[in-house]
Amino acid sequence: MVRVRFAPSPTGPLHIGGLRTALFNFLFARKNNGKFILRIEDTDQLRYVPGAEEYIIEALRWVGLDYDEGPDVGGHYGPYRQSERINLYRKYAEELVEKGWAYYAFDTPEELEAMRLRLREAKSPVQLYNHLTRDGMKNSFTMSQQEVKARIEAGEPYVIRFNMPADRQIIVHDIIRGEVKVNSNTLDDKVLFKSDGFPTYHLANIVDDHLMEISHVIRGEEWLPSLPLHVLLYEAFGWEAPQFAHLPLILKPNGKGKLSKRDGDQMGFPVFPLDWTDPKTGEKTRGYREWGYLPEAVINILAMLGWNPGTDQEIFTLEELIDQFSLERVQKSGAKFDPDKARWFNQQHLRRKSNEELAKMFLPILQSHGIDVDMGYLLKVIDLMKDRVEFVEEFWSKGYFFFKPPQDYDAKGLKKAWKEQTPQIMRDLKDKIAQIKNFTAENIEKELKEWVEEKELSFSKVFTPLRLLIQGTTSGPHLFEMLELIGKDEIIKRIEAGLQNIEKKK
RNA sequence: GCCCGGUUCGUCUAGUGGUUAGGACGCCAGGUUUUCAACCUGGAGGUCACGGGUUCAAGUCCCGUACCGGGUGCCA
Repeated sequence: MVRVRFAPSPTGPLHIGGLRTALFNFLFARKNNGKFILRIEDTDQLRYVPGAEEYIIEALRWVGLDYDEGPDVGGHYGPYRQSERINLYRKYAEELVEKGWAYYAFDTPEELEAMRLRLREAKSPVQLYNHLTRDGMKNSFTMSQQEVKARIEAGEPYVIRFNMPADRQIIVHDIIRGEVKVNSNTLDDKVLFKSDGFPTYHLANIVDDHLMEISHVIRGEEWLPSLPLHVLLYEAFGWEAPQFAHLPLILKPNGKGKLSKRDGDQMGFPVFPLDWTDPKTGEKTRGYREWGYLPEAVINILAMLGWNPGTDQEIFTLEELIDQFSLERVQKSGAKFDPDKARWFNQQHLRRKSNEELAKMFLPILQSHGIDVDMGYLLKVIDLMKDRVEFVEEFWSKGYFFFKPPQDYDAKGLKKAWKEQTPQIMRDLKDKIAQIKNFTAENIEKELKEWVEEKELSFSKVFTPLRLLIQGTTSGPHLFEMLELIGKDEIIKRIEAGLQNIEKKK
């Protein structure tokens, strides 16, 4: 039985890198008829951010990554918040102490810092709390059992550290990267259990993965360095380890490093799935959803960052991804995020939506501008504009003139298309339009083109200024379809008003 | 510093010993259009990080170097 989990820490809004990790877990689970579990890893009281868990849940729901077990949906392996499992971990830490795989330590943060400083200044190649240095510290190795016991009973703060064996060649297997070899001498005696009574990630993670019968651990590459420790922990407990897969990181578009919040703000693309307001600073960050991205597009963008099907197909639905996904085809190297391609993905998914669906999404935007419109009319507008937008919002910014007269006339367009004789041509054209009886796109086109030819004018000399008067800019949807839709009376009104406005300006 | 990982057009990538190194985004040009977008056609863009091997043959296998990234916390 395949059981995978997404185990975020509620220390802030979910980052798209985290969302991709969730996606790959989800796809792997669904592909293999397994279970996808959400587990909240809130063992760090200091970094806990209120609202972060709700944010994570809402984000997963928005993109459609439904989990089978989790804090808000329950399941047989709960609870799914580590803070609610808190009394469970100490026992396991102590079990390791009994087995000799862990020990108590009483060093203060200052003492630890002093040790690191000392090693660094001595230019020691290995600067770790390990078998070489622990003899100089305050722990079970340097104190009698009685003293250890006495200190604990006296309520002195202590931690439980892993007893990292010396000089062991650890070979771990990663589904994506193959074999990774590490010598235990380069590893340290990690803290497993903190003095505040909480486990560290390493302990809680292994205990919970085991208790929840996780079969595959799919997580970000930042965890690869701690994989040997985790494998050793499974060995220490005598448990069978799950299989591991470490996903490549999502990197900044230009420059170097992991994608961060700043990048999005500076380069004009979101880094978070949803809007987020920092509860402490009040700082707001925009999300994909509010930016106008479709959840389908976000999924598609993330899926193609580090994975590919081995075919030329690039546009996928969630179902198609489930069908074709495999961990073996996940890339080893980090992928730079490409904002341009992200927009393209959104455009592609937008075009695959029906006019009705798009109308439904556009309606609230229209309402926010105080526009109340007939659905039949709306659907026609969408049909005309669909190939010209990348985001739903652009139905308004690029097509608001379908709903109200232009507010302004594009200066560049005027300069280029508005000539000496243009006002007269437009007046004549208005009269011509007024005479058209059968006001359909086809007929308008026929009659106006004939008229232009009779008058020995050029199309561009007539139609570009006309477009300017009707919509305020020189580029846009099919002119005659647009004229039909907006309607004869309104067209004539706009020509008259436009002539006045433009001449007034001059 | 030490440890781990990575390195194919600007970007995402195909490629598992023998191909003119393929596709997509972006960019440019032409076609179509009153215009823009969409669409169609074409183009530029890669000494497969570099240096050594192995081999009849290497982007593909091995070693080294460089660069990039990650880790190195009583954070996850």
